[in-house]
Amino acid sequence: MDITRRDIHSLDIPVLCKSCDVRHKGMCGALAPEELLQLSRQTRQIEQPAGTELVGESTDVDAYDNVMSGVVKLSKTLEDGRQQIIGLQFAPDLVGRLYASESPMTAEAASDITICRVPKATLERLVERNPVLRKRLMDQALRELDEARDWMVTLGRKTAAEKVASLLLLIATHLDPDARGETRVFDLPMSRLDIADYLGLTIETVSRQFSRLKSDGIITITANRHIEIVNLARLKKRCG
Amino acid sequence: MDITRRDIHSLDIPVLCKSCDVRHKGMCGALAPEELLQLSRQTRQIEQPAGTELVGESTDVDAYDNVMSGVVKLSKTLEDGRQQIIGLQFAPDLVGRLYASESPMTAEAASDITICRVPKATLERLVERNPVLRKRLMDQALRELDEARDWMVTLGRKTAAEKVASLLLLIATHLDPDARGETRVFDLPMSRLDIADYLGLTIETVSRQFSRLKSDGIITITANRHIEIVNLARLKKRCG
DNA sequence: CGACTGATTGAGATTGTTCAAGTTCGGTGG
DNA sequence: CCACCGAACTTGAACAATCTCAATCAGTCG
Repeated sequence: MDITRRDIHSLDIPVLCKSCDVRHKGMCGALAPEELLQLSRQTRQIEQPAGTELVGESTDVDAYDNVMSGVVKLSKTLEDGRQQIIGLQFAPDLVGRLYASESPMTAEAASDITICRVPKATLERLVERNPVLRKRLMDQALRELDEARDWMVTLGRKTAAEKVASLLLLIATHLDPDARGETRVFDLPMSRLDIADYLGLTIETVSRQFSRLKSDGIITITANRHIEIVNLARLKKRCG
Repeated sequence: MDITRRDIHSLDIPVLCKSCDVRHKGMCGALAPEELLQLSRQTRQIEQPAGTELVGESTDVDAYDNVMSGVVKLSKTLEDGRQQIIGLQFAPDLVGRLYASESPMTAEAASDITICRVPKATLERLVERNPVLRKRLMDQALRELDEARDWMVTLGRKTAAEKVASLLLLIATHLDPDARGETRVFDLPMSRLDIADYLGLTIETVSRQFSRLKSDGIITITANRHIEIVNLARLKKRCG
């Protein structure tokens, strides 16, 4: 939650000047010009390196973060340290459990990210007044619920091989907010440990499954993180 | 989705006359008297036996069901038949994915249930107009999301023993909508197969874990379904 | 060039599954 | 009231998937 030198630099970027797709599909697209202007005064666009914790589990929340680029991971930890990643958030999602004063989970930058931080009270006031924004947040909550439930099937019923294939497909379909379909070449936005924690597996099992996908000619891996999906159809078949 | 003779009988029960806790905490508690009266004309209270399918996966939805008593299970199935239960709904939850024309999952009575069926359009019109109801449904969605994410930790990171203990605790805390804390004696509202499908295990493993909890003196089981939690503290410790 | 971190690979231990009997429960009919 | 039946549940033994532990490899940073 510390502000680094990079953040101060990023404050120079005017919040209103960009009109990329991320803004339109996200929260900001739901706001009237005067609301946007007002919001821009209370808002800071911040760049954070991978690994930065945005909120801790059972910690007080006083702001929401709109993801502008990069991937945020949401996780929970058992007393003995076992960890489970319970969701990934891509641009233009809003990070933070609405209305909760205490965060039920940890939110952490999985990759380098750019976020737009909004004070909790500001956003909640805005939600009261703006029905379009309210509907958009309701839709995000329902979409996240759908995704969580889909992932429960993956966690509970799929084999290690199917889990890894499912994750690659998930990332391919979510990574680029402007892309229509799947991206076939991308950098994994997370470490092997993160992947294992997302899939309910160990690093070793994940690694073995990657090796198998590689030797079966379905993907290529270079520099650990760089993935090319060579045969998308076969990858989909392996998702169970 | 068929209406049985029992349902016709149940129509005699006036929808408005009961003022139990379920109504206050649920949807109906958010409605003004005239809204309630209007709703009662479009609404039917129905009893359904365990096993009745309320909506099928990828099926058109034209109504929402308010759970009045009993337990509804939500599930998804992989092509090859592997099934995962992705949520349980207790009174006074509303069953049905808001705004979706097609249900992303199957909803089925896990036990005998009483539901109150509301036409899709009627409810959605009501939500537009009534901010209290809207907030209540938003809260239900967020609560379900929290629960789904909690359960992801159970599915991904807990051992079979911890999973079974977690389920018993979940049921003990949710079964009686009027009770404050945990119920210590109850009938399981679902079969061993349902339990296995909820926990991502097989029936045999579930059965073995029940036997262990029994022989360790933490619970007693009579007639397969009737559970008494003898040592709640130890049960909680086994949840991981 | 080492030292370090993250990823891969291998071998053996463990957990949970599969398959195959039994057993109990609840209902039915004599 | 009891015998019988099918469905649901339990138990056991062998097997398979995944984990654990340990060694090795690759890339990065000082």
